[in-house]
Amino acid sequence: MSATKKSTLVLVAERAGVSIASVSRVMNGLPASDAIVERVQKAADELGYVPDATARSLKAGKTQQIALAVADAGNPVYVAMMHEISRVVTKAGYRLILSSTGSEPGDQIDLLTNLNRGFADGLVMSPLKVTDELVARIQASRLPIVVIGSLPGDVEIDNVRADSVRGVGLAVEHLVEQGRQRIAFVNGPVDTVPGAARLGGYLRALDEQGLPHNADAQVNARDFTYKAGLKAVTKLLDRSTPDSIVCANDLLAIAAIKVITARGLRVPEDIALVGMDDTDLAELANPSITSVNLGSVKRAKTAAKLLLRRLEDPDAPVRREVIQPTLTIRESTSSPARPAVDPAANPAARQAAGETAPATPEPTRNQKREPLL
Amino acid sequence: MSATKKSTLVLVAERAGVSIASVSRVMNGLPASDAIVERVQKAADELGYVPDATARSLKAGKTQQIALAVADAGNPVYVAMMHEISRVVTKAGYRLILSSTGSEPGDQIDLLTNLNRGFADGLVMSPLKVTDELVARIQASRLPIVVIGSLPGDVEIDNVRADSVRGVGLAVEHLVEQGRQRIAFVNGPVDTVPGAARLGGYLRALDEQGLPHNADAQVNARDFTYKAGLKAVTKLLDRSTPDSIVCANDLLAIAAIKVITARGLRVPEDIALVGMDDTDLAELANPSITSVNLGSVKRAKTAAKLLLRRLEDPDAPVRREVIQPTLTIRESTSSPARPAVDPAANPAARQAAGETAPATPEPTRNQKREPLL
DNA sequence: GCAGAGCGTGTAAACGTTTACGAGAACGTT
DNA sequence: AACGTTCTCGTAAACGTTTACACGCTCTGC
Repeated sequence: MSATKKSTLVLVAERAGVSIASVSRVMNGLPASDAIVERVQKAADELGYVPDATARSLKAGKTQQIALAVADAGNPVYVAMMHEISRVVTKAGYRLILSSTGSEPGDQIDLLTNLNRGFADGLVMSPLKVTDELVARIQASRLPIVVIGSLPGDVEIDNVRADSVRGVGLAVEHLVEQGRQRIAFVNGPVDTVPGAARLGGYLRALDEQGLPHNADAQVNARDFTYKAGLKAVTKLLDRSTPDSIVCANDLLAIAAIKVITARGLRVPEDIALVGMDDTDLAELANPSITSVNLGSVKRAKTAAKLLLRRLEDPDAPVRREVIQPTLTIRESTSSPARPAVDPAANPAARQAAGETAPATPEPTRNQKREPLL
Repeated sequence: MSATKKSTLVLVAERAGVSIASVSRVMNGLPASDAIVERVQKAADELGYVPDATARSLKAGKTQQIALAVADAGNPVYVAMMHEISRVVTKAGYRLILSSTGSEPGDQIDLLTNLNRGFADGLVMSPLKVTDELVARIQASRLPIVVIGSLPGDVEIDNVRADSVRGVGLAVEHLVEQGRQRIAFVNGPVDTVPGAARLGGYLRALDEQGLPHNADAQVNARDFTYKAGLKAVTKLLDRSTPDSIVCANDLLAIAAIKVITARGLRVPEDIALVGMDDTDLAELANPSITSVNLGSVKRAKTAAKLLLRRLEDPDAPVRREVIQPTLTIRESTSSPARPAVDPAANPAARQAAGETAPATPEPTRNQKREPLL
């Protein structure tokens, strides 16, 4: 630890024989005579001077930092979103602060008061549960906040969400096209935003396909994890015999594969499987999992850009974006004969966007309409 | 965006009719008369005052922020480490800044100069490749840095590493105990720190077990990813017929499962499989993967604690820790009859620590000895 | 030769805290 | 009643920048 003493503007100014203002100007590329520039450069180099970020922040009133709050940090979909946000904000010259909060709204509210300390210029958050108080606190925040995920009603908060209802619709339609009729649903907790939305989508899709609701074919895992998925799928198969399952995320789908194969059944021959989120896991699983791509990366990118936009224009109109889902078809719903695995080209994995017949009365293309749930 | 104007010490002081020093004292719980405390509390509450983090940082010379630099952000093992570090430093009152750098030493060096701007109080980094210049820059840094991963020779840098050599040894020993003789090795790039160490461990383990080296049984993936793994394993199986494979991480092992089953072979009956890192993926895979636990979470935790320790005592002696590996045995090396999957208790997954007969001449318990590679 | 413009540079204030210091009040001791 | 001690509180300086302002110089144009 050869701690070379920290050098400041003053030290550089003394060594160069100029004022601190001149040093500052040179460091920031503001106009200065060649003679001064040269002397300051030299002195700064010799001292290894780099301007202090904290002092700069205090003066400027900007930290060049953005905070990211995710509730369920174990879920790969949030990891992917985090990376994307990191990419976008880094490119714009911001640092990313990771604030993994608990899943309860209280934790997020704590974070919001903390935010007022001004350690970041803005916040991207993806709350699992949304309460009125949380919404109120977000609106009352002095700093710009972008929310990933659905918000109730018409609150004026920059926000970008997935169309989960349509997403589950894509999954069910696809299964029906494959000739499946007894379509079960493994959900996470329904008191979460995604849980509620996905349940709504499932019921609506059944209606649209003219399929009956069957309480035995629905089960809610305690949370969106693999472990909870094992329990839930076991329970499901103990009480019903579906020919296919839609899982509310890829972790649950992987758990389903595990339970199904352990019972000597085959995927997709005996039970076809669709996951959601289209994370890396869906590709890695064996068999690979057909998954609803809810545009997580795109949502993350959009959210980051919305925040950057608001940072440079605080008075911009509130934007509320909806990202349309697509379906990535893989082995878990493909024809019985599994294709040989060739790393160069996996013919089973392709993007099937809104190609399937639209089942909703109104087209889902209008990104500006109100949240469906 | 109901931007309540930002309130400062001065405003609170005016409203309370006291000096700013008194406000500061009350906010920090320093001794003050009851009357003053009450008036300040009231004024602060009414104004919704929270002290500004930036100003505080400038005055204190501490940001209460710690930076984390990981090269390979896609690898689940780094995600797990990140979460652990986040946990530890958050509990200690620090915020975590995520700096995903590229894998090249140049990127990390950029980060180091940036660090000198003082946006964080310290850094935890896990470089994939280590050059002399990088080491020099780390040593010259004004801020404390803890390195996760092996460093050359005896450089005086706080550091915590895994004993990869022993780790691969555990894997090979286990396979031999299961009666496997033709043990192949799927590695990542050997010009990386972990790649080099794991190759060394493999060769050494073969020697210790009296098994022949066989160039056809070794293959290096282009990087430590699933995709590269598919290619590498395909190549391996095209030119040799191992009865077991050690994979340098879990992603490569999952790729191996895919390729093996696609060829109509079974895991573990035809080819047994051992992964490394013991990430969630090993548990999720089907069959689940026996994996060498290189103590990633413990390494992360130790690194974070080392940094916190140095932050409070800059003159503490340099510490260089080695975390001992363990082996988590799962289905991919278990007896042919796969156990039924019961979420409540998975009998195949258990921790097998150093229980296997030690094969190294010297016991591996001494954590202070020089790096093996 | 001088007013005005234009440029380069320095002085000093400001960002919002923390804290050393000193002034005064309150209290106890002789 | 005088003195020392302790306690409370306010004044002001400091952290390392950026930048408004003013000053002095050179240059142009009459």
